[in-house]
Amino acid sequence: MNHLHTIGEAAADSGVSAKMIRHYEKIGLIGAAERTEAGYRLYGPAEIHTLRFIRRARNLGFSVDDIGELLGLWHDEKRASKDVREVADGHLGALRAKAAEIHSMIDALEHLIEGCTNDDKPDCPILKDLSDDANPALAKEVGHKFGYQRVC
Amino acid sequence: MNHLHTIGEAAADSGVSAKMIRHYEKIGLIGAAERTEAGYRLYGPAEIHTLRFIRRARNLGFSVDDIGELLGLWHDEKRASKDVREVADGHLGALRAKAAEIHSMIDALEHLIEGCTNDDKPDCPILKDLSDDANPALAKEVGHKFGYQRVC
DNA sequence: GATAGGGCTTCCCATCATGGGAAGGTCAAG
DNA sequence: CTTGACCTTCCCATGATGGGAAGCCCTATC
Repeated sequence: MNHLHTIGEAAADSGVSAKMIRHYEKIGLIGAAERTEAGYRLYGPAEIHTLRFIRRARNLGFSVDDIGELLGLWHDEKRASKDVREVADGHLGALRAKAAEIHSMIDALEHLIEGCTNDDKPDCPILKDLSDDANPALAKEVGHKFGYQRVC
Repeated sequence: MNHLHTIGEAAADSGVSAKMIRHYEKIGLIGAAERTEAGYRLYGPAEIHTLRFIRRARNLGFSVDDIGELLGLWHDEKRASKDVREVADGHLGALRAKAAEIHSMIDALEHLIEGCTNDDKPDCPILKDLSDDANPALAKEVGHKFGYQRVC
């Protein structure tokens, strides 16, 4: 009666892979699914709606931790919009920082590439600069710390 | 006579952590270091120069695989600069793709945040859009695939 | 009714670069 | 001779995701 779906159907309907659905359940991002007698997971419309929410948030680059917070706020009738805003702002700041980092790499790399003759001769400013201990352009701390895949 | 350094000194001199120096040796990015009778690794100027090369390339976001290629070319007197250029261009393309991806996330997120009143009321367009199955803006495939930490 | 196949289950492993920490050996200074 | 700083190796964690194996379940076909 109440259209329940297997994990494969839920995956197809939500855009979240079956593998990730199980993973999200294991880490507690979503609750344990109902099961058939044989142990198959079952998903109703509400669960699939949640999975879609998760996929969209992931598309925006939110970490699973952030998404946990967003889901909590989503289900909280008494939430304050500023709490949602705070999560979003935090992530936006991280995205901007990462963009800045990548652009500084792009700029430096473009600069290196510029002088390369791109032929059969061995002389190459790219290698020269990479091996130049006195080169200040590449000495700066680019701080490749944060991010992992949260941003991808 | 020939100023050999322990791994800690090599780390301080090159900016590559001792942990990562051992790791690079294990995966074959650099050769096995000379050892004292007690088993301590020893590094001379040439090795430290290589470590600095590696650190600079990592600062530009090159993957360890790419750096392996660059090191090979660096030590190859008969290299063609176009081979170096190819590695650099490939990485530059990846950086640009990632920048584009992040900017599309930033744009979408800024758009969501825009309408948020940022107060104590529960109404929030961020959650509304994330939960809206019909929202096309967040449905697009953002392809968060490539990258891992290579770019960070 | 038996069998083939596709989907489901759990469990382990890999990615990629990096660090934390434990258990134990070495060395120089006090 | 002890202390503390350094070195060694080995294992584990991160973060999101997927691959693959071994085995169970269900349905359709012969």
